[in-house]
Amino acid sequence: MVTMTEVAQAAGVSVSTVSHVVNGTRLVAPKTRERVVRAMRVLGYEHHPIARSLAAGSNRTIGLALTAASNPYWVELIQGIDGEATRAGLNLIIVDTRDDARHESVAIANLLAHHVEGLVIAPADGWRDLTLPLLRDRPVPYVVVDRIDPELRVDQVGVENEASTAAIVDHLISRGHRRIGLVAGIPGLSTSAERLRGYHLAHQRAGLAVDPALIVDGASTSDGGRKGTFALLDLPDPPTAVFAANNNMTIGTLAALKAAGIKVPRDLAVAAFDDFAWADLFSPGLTTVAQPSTAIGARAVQLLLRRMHDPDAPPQTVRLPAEIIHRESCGCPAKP
Amino acid sequence: MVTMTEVAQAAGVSVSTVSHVVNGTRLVAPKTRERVVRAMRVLGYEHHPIARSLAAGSNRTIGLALTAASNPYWVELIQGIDGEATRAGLNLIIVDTRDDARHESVAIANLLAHHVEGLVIAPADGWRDLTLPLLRDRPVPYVVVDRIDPELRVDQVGVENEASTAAIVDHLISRGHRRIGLVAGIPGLSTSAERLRGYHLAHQRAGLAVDPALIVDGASTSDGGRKGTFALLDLPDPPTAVFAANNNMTIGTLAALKAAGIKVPRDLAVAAFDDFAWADLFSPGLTTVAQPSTAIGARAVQLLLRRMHDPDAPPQTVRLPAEIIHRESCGCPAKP
DNA sequence: AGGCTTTGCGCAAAGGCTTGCGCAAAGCAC
DNA sequence: GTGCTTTGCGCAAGCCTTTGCGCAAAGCCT
Repeated sequence: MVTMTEVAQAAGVSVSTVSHVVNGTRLVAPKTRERVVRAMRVLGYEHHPIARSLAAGSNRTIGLALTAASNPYWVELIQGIDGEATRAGLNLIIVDTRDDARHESVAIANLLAHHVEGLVIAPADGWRDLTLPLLRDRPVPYVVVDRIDPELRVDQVGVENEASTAAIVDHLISRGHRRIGLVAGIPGLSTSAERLRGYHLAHQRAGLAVDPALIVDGASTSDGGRKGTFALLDLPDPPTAVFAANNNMTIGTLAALKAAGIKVPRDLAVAAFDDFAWADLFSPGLTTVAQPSTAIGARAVQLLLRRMHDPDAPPQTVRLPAEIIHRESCGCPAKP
Repeated sequence: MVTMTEVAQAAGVSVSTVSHVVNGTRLVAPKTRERVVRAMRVLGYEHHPIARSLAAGSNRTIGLALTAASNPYWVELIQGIDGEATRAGLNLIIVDTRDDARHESVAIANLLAHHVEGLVIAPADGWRDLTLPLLRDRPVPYVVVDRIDPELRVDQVGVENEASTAAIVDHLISRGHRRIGLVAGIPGLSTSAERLRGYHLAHQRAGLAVDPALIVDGASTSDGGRKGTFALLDLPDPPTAVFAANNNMTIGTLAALKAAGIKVPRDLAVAAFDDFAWADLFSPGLTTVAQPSTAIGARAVQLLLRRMHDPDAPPQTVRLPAEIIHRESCGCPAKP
């Protein structure tokens, strides 16, 4: 391995000069710099980030903690975060929380042990008791993505769950539906609560009462969605439309409808939160709420950078708008 | 921050003893150890992995280079890799190659600059010219996943593309199909070539000639799959069955069929490489080849560990079997 | 009791880089 | 030509651990 010392010797300067050339930390006379650069090239010098981290007390690394569950949403979020981090010259380390607060807290402890300079977290249910204390104890800045907690005074980025859910339920109501089933996510997640509020809001705006029987727990999973949907179908007075509150539950819902031999949208209208690559190919095409996942990730890093730079800035909660993609499952005619 | 030195002072021992207690590197008398442990707890000592890396000349980190394109296959692969790496006490850094050899080479240079101790790579088309030279120059061990190159004497892990493709084409032939379209992936990828060989192999075994017009380029993307499928439908003598050689192209193929108003499997049978979470819900259910993605990732790390431990071990190519999941799109009757 | 092996620890160098401080040379104004 | 300000660099301490070497104490043998 080629060290700065060797480069310095070859160039006939001191290591500090080499360091300053490498980092642009201070003025170096053009010809001196040239000699150093040449020596680096000739010797094949490569910077040693570990040593730099130790010496500079900084490692330009941020951590990302989320569930690695197979969900396209996370892929795009990671892309957004990675892209923005790279742009800022930050490295990214990803750990899997398995969407479990226990695992989450050890994963994050791990990240902290690696002295990351910032964190992006998609917290699991129960994180306030297990994970949050870890963070509160130290000066490491962090931002929360996806699961926004309005009671927390921290930087957060997510999607407009309530407004977009309300909008899509509005749409179903406007098409004449009066009994709209909701397959809701894990109660402990703020996203679930917000989407539920959106559901209520739309009813309220339309002057409709909400029948609690129409709200079933889908546990945020495909299987939960399937079971919840069956429960809806078994009601004495079943819904004429169903809204599945995330992509996994949507899969379960569709599976249940298929199994029950129900035709969409003839027998039942369907709409869902989270878009799919294949939403188009379904017959009928699925009407969905598409999140700007990549943008959410990018924004999270921007907030993190701001906080790393200015630890005392007021906490900021950013809500990005979702896009409603009208296809045919809601009962609308197909568009060319 | 609490350093070893402080712990050592508090415990009345030297830093070396603290280090040995922390790492279990040598015998420490029980009561001495006890004093040290207590001091660590009292002071809230935390290990400093960066300093350790520098001192030990090792950072227990491996790199993963693949495309972060939104493909569920990668998610599961990453899970497999991460799980196995964690088990081995290794950290994982992921970089995005964008499936482009140019980007790949800079991404990997980046990883190398971080002095990772091993690499897992899902190489992009053209990597032999751009990326491989980077690796050849240095002693860093690496293993290739997914895209196996038989001419390379390196550790590789992938799926049995040829055999499983042949098996599924066999199946289509056995159901009476004589003109089977193939929507093939990027020609530069070995997976594409192998799946193509499997297609040929099945024909050969059945004593059928392959009509080259039935093989279209789907560019491994959804859009390419759509175009390729349209090309097949436009043939004077169109196929009676289509095999799409990866998940993205399958989406394109299904979109094309939907647009053309073709009923599956009545008008055309369909089978595809890569399983989907939603393959079941399609009407008809999609018959697919499911890869053991997680297992592939885990195996890759195992090979890597072996090579890190024994750099001169003979290179090994591992092929994991795929599972064919029979649903109805191939024309088989639905199973309960 | 004297010599020899264990057992347990400390010392100090090493690892590669950053950076505050201070010195020298160059540039400038008068 | 003198004195002052820039500009350019080097010195060396410091970041926190790891680890080879060697010393001392304790235990064993005869």
